[in-house]
Amino acid sequence: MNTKFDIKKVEKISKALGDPYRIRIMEAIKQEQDWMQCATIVDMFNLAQSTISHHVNQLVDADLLLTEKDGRNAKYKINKEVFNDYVQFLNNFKF
Amino acid sequence: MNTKFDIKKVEKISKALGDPYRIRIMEAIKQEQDWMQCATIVDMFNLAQSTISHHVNQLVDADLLLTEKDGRNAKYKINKEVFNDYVQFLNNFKF
DNA sequence: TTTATACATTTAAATATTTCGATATATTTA
DNA sequence: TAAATATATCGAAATATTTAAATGTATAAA
Repeated sequence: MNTKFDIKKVEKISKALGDPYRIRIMEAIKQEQDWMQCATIVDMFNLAQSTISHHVNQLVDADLLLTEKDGRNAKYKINKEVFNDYVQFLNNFKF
Repeated sequence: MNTKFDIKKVEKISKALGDPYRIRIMEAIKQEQDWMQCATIVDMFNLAQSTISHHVNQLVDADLLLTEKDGRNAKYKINKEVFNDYVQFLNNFKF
């Protein structure tokens, strides 16, 4: 893939994964076969809607989540390609 | 490889990798065949020795680095097992 | 075409992280 | 034993992140 995968990108992705709520959001979306609705995520946690919005935005900004608008609803799914690139970067440390 | 790999562990590792200096420290140590001396890392960056110590400690705390004392010197190397576990966790997002 | 719904954005407070200088500790060397 | 060296820890300032209330915006329903 053509993601420019430099230190900044690694930093951004790592930071995005460096919060327990955001990890749990990712895991919840992972369970879904396809897209997960924003409202479902909001219902899932005892956090203000604005806080969830903020967390989800960080995941989208780091390209860990893909998003689409569906009328007035927003939906999210895992961006598998970016995970692939990130894992590839980390694999270098294993050898 | 019996690391208890829960959300807290993922959070800690991700946070540790969420800083450009720490990523560069990891990459520098990766280059070494074996251990890297603490002093080498300190010389490598334009940061106070105490700041480097702090960063390296976060990497050690997250188990990303293994450390040993060698007289009055400290040395570090990559903990490949933990990378393996972390990558394994992340791989779940790819499928 | 008003009203309700779903999300995003702004603002501000609380909390956490980064950074460095000063100091402490532990080890080696003179 | 004293001085020098290597690293760690402490305390404080600067900066960044987290969180939520309030508000804004776009869409759907009545």
